[in-house]
Amino acid sequence: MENTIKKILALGLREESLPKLLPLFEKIMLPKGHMLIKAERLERFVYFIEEGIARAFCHKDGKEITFWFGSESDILLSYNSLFLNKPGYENIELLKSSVLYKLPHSALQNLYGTDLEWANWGRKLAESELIKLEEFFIARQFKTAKMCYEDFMKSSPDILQRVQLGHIASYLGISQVTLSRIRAEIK
Amino acid sequence: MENTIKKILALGLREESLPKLLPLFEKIMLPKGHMLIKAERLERFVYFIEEGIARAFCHKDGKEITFWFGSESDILLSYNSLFLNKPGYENIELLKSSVLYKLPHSALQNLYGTDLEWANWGRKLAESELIKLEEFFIARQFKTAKMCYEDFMKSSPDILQRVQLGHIASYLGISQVTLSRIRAEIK
DNA sequence: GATAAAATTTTACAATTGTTAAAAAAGAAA
DNA sequence: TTTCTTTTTTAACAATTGTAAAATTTTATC
Repeated sequence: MENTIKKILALGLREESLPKLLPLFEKIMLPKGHMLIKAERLERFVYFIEEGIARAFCHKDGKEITFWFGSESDILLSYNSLFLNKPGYENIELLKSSVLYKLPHSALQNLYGTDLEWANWGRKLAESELIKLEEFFIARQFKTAKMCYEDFMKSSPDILQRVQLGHIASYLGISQVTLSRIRAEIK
Repeated sequence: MENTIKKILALGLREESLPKLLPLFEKIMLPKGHMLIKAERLERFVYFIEEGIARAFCHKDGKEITFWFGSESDILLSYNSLFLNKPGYENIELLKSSVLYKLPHSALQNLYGTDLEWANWGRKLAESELIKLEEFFIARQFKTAKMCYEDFMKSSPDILQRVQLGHIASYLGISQVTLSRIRAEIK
């Protein structure tokens, strides 16, 4: 569970605190296409991606919008379910067959309520995601579709390789036709 | 300090825990146009807006991008400074003369490191901002400029009234000319 | 109230992007 | 391989949006 532990420690936890959580993990392997999390349902688990790739999407005005990609060392969860205990808008599907570590919300929430170090770990998790999202949001303001794609090529070359282009276009907020045009032009 | 306390309690703090923080607040009044936080500097304070309105902006490719508005009951801070202890990209200016409560980062950080309830308060602060930003981000994917403006009218009518249109156009990621066209059309 | 400064709207034109539909290419299954 | 399905690209056209510059309106200052 190398990638999973790397992720946990990167958020500033001391190694000595790991044993409080690790025994609660369940290792699971799931095939490509599996829907891990579905919208409008209260989800009861978070998943650490040990190996594999996933995307989160929701439905808006009949369209499917991809708003997140995760791969090795990322955590996969429904914000609404974990943070607010209510059903969310998130659908999360595996794009490749994957190895995950599964953890009940209740395990995290118990630690948050009783252990100062884990409460601060949870704080740093949310803070780091917040900064990442804000930077992505700002980076995209006033960019042309071409610039957005070039940024994506630089920041996420691995995802570009592993994910189909329709999902990437959706993630970038552009039509697939526009993405194709840009790719033809860049070559 | 009604609005400030309302904000703190809304994140799930028990009233009995307030005295640990309140004495450390300093009340300040500042005029319109005051730059509270400047980019490329390590900021040492967070501010609770008791009364007034502010915007955060950064510079990107020579352009000024407004990416946040805050008013009564919002907290005003540099994510990079508070979360990562490093200079940020955020500039924050007051758009009206304002009444604020000023708090040193060190006060919050001490509480996070010693008090379970406050550590969880900090976690919830980041989590709630994260959900808000993600929803805003998703809401904007594939929307026309007109839809973005209509959403903004609904969700932030007070800010629309109090902030000049150039800043709102920037926040929505559209040019001011486009915003003017939309407003002419809607009437 | 008069004047200057700042913010907003309008105009004209060019560039980017979306939509629909069809063609081509790539991948999966028999 | 051959066939079927899915994904990606291309084409044609329409709609949206940006840019630059000028005109108008609003706000601030004397």
